[in-house]
Amino acid sequence: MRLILRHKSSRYHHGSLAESLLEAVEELAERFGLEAVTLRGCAKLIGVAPSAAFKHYRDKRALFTAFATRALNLMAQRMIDQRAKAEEPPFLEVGLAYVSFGLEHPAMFQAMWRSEMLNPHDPDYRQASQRLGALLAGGFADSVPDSDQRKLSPQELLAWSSVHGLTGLFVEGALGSGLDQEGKLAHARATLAALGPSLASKAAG
Amino acid sequence: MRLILRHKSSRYHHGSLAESLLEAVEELAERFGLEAVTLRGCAKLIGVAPSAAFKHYRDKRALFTAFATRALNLMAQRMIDQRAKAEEPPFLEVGLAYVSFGLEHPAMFQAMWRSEMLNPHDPDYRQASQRLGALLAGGFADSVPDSDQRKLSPQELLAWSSVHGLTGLFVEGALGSGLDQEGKLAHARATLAALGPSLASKAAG
DNA sequence: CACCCTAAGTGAACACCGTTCACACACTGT
DNA sequence: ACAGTGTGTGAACGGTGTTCACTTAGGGTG
Repeated sequence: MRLILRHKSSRYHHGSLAESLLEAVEELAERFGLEAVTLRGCAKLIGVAPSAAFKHYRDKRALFTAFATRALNLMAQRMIDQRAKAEEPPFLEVGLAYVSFGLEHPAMFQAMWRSEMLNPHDPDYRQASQRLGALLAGGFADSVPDSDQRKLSPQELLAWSSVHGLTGLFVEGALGSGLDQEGKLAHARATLAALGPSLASKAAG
Repeated sequence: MRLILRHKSSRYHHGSLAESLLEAVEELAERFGLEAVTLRGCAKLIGVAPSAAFKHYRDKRALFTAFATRALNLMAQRMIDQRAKAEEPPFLEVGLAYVSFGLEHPAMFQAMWRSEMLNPHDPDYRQASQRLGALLAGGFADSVPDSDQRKLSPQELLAWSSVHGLTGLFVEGALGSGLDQEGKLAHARATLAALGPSLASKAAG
């Protein structure tokens, strides 16, 4: 990844610090783990004073919330793209996209849900996280209105829970610590396929 | 919770610092969130110098690993107890115990899986976390040998994933932020009940 | 073009954090 | 009585998030 270092040559003003900080968070999180990401570290990576960050984000939490929101949207986009291919049933396709994104970007996946480091009331964040649930709910992303989460049926909730839990167990290292990524994906496919019988009878909740 | 403060009156030696530190972690985590738990804070709560902690735990990570292990075992015990009541199908009973433990002790639940703050190679921790998966696998806790996790069938994996994911979504605040605990449990019951069809055909994986 | 206003940077300072180290104390066994 | 060992202390280190007074660059207005 290329980090935006400075606007032009070595000027006083950076030009796009807010964006650069997000990239720095991603870079450091993927390389050293989410817990190791530091405001000062991000600033140093970009080549800027630590205090500069506070001109763009109220505090570390705000920066992390923005990062999590970006991660959620990235994942959602990936799920939409994958559904378009539609080589398998929509739910399986979308669910596997969810899992494989988590496997490829574990730090991002952790950041999305690390509520203690986030501002869960942030409207952008809320909307992004709920959209993810909606995407999994039926594979009808475009036709889903901005529905309250309470309207998810038991089957839809089950689908989200399964995919989310499976990804979490992988990312947290509780599962498949001896498997490579392909092995984990194969496991995921088998596991989610087993959900079929439960999703078949899909009366509204 | 009563914290063990000192051995007798105000002696130099504490007597059971290792245990007291675990209790302090629990106290602070449940009150202010896991992220706010600090070695110095624990020490101060007990009334001891910060450096004293290092005589019992190699570092903060070791303390957190011990705390997570204790949480895992507490949860496992609760699942076993709940299964003994057996008013519902074993899986539902055990799964609901998993969820409700997470709802009652969110900080503990987060600590169990916060791999970056844990030592995942710790044998006690590994054993405890795998036992949890085995407990959910079929509701036959006593007859489950110390099986490798790779031997979990797709249905068993699905069961663990669903319960784990549902609990995570609640604890992380992505789900049911407007519901009280009973409401969440009702949702959980409905969701896990929907798993029935998938678990019925339980050929070995 | 000269001016000022403001957004966006700096650097020093603060309190707190995990961790280390030399040291002090008190119990234990001989 | 006394050494030895396990368990506590207190000061110190570098790193962290955050604040604050300050400087600077650049755009809009006269």
